[in-house]
Amino acid sequence: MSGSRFYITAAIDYANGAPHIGHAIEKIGIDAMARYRRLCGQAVHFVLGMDEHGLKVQQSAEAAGISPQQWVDEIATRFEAAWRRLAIGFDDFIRTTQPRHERAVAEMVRRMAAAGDFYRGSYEGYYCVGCEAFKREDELVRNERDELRCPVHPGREVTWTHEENWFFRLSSYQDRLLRLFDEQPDFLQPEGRANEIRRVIEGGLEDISVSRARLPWGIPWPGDPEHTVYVWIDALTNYLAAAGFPDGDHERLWPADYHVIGKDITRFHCVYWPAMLMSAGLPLPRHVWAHGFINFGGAKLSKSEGVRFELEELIERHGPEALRYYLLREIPWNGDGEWSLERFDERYVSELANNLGNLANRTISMIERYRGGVVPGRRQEIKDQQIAAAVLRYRGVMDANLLHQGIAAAMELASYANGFVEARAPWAQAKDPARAAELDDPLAALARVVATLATLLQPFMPVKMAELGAQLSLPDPVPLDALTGLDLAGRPGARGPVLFPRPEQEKKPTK
RNA sequence: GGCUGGGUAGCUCAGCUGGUGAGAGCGCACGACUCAUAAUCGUGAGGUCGAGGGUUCAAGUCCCUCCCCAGCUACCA
Repeated sequence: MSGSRFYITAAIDYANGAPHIGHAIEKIGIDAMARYRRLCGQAVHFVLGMDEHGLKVQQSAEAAGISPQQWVDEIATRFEAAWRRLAIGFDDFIRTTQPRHERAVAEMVRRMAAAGDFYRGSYEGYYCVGCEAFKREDELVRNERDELRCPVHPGREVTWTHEENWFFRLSSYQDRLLRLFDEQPDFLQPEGRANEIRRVIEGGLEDISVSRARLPWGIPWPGDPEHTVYVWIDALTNYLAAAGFPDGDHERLWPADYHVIGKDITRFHCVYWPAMLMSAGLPLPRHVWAHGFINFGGAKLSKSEGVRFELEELIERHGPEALRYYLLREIPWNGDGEWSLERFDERYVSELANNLGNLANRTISMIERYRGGVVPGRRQEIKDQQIAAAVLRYRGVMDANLLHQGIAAAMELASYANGFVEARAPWAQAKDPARAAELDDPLAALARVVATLATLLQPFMPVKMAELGAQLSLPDPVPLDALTGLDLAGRPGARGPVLFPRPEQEKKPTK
């Protein structure tokens, strides 16, 4: 494992609005996965980006009175700024309007064509003349006269229209896809999702249309400039493009170790995408991880609610890292979870301020007070078993990408340490000259716990944990393997600003 | 309609192939302590485990029916 490459991707976000909490939790989770792998010594390459073609982008740009390119440039800037604000440590930011991506898409189309997997077919559907585009029925509304209309152009007629375009022989990949799920049961995780997709495949696959004739904001179809590449081949190919495809050195990164996506798009990543790659003769990603969603008041967080929770407001509430912590603590990474401001506040105070922050503070304070700000050496391996057990548990669940359980394992160690302080009562030992010498052991043990916590929680709160480590003169970050024999004796220990200050009492949830 | 996952203490949730008197964290109450961010530690608080029926010596834990909630139901990314 150690030293090996680890290519992990986020789903690229559609450039049609501002980044919100739903976008954020995905990037935060992937960042935690990436940082954990780095702590394990792997050479991580983490890519995220934007999906910038398509009708909606074109329309949004028109509505704003700017060109599509200007529009996506602005959106991309906002997303990237949000990710930096949240300390997302991505290595690359790919955009589907970049030349490197267009090149990759063109090559994908050429390869799939060479495989004989495209044919001219007829796509039909509702067509809005105003939009000059096909619409799904659920995108349309009915007017007073019960006529179907596009919400953007209620005055224009919507007609059932045929269009000749390119089709991909997805149906011919059914057997190969089933074999994929047979031979690689962990291709799609968590497990339950794989069963869902398997049933979809077993139910039979239809060919999909992969080009559009009248949608100008897209990548031209190689050899048929009347068409643009439709979303599937365009968007999904970003993972290859970011690896450098079609240049030879893309094999340095590809295949990806993990595509992390929302559970709603597993079909595209676990049916369309593998089939496309098979067609193009390329290796498949090793794993796809489908995370869940945020619920609010028992229901999926809708877009309007997502916007209601203005990302910047949430960040300012307790700081960016507290938001990272709360989201990954509360929402299981392998499922859905309930979100609320009240819980955010509760967890911030009880877990970050009281349990973790106070433990760090009291520990280093005692080192300052009783040992002149120098971590003492230990005479025996006090508490090493508990630390080792916590690290082991942590690694076990983190290897399985159960981020919420990783946090839980760390916080249990913090709780344990707080109990340990009470049990040893260092202040009593300090007052008793006969016992003062014994003080080294608990103080050294506590320092090791704090150092361990700074590492275990680093994937979740990289900046705060670096600050914490610095209070014990530790490098940032301490790799997991270095934790075992870590000797802190002689290191200066000095308190810094309170890591997670308690909010003022009057700060009530703005529900 | 079909499919999937749920309905367990005020809140968020654990409870694998059925079996010690039903759990954790938070919140709450009381007590202890003082190194610390009025933090921490201990104790307690008694929830018909959605409803009804069934299988079994024994069922949140299996079967049936019903009620309720959420999500999905393929060219929207």
